[in-house]
Amino acid sequence: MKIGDLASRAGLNASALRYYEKMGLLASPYRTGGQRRYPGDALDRVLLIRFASEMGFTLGEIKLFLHGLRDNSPVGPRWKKLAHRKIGEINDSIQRSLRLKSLLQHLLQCSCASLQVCVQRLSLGPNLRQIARHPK
Amino acid sequence: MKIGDLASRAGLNASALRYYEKMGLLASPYRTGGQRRYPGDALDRVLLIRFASEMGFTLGEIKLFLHGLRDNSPVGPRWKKLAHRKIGEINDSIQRSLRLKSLLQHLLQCSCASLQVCVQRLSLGPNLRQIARHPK
DNA sequence: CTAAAAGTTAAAGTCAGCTTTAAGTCAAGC
DNA sequence: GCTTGACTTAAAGCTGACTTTAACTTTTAG
Repeated sequence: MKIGDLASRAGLNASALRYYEKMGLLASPYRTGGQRRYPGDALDRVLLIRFASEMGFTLGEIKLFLHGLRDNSPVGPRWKKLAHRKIGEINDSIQRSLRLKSLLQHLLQCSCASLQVCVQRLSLGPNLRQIARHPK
Repeated sequence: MKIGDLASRAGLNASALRYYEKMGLLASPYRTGGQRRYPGDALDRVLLIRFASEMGFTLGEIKLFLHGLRDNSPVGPRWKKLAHRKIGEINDSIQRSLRLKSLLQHLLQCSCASLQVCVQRLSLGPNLRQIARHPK
């Protein structure tokens, strides 16, 4: 399979595949006249990378858990640990989002004389501080 | 107030304040010997910017709704429109996070022979596609 | 008066995850 | 055999919100 084929099957640009290779997520494949020729199972690997990436893992994390992963190894403890951590991060993110949302909804309904006053009031409460603790 | 004082009171670096000024979010203040001297109410303005930034607005959006905002104007329709849009984005983000979370939880529990197999199965379902539609 | 602390500027650097560009090489169809 | 499209590389560019650096000036404390 040429890089363009693999890319279109995986739903990525060829440049992304080269980037993954450079970053150590994808092995350097056999080459014909300098051009990459991928075996059929490369698609699985790329889809797995894409999947993990869409799950919110960074490429660094993906590299970490792909390293040492053999073709038919079961979902291992290394992976589970990462998954647990990521679930925690997702929960935090959801909590922050919910706080932001309720603050915005308050601002839409409130009867403060001005945005300045309204925000000042909120700032005195615990809300800003709670949000500020997880800046992003 | 010198820039360092304002910065420490607002919980930012001085460089961030200069950056806000360059980006048009903060007016260029009176200067003594080339150095910025801020009036007391500059703190309110900066806190408002910081607040909005923590609410998930980009500096571009904040500039948009600060422009035309007078000191004691009420929370206006321009602001409300932005807030509604942002609430929608937050909802989308929460939905995606919840999907990611349940997928991760499935992976932790499932009895697929390998990560490859498990992910392949999931990929055939609607989940990956739903996530993929909102990449990031 | 002097030394250190804090201020000034423009420009470059940072992070991630790629994409784009430039200049060139290879492969496939006619 | 020639054109065209796909491929190759290294390096630069992109986004956003800043920070850092370098070289310099001003203010402040002792």
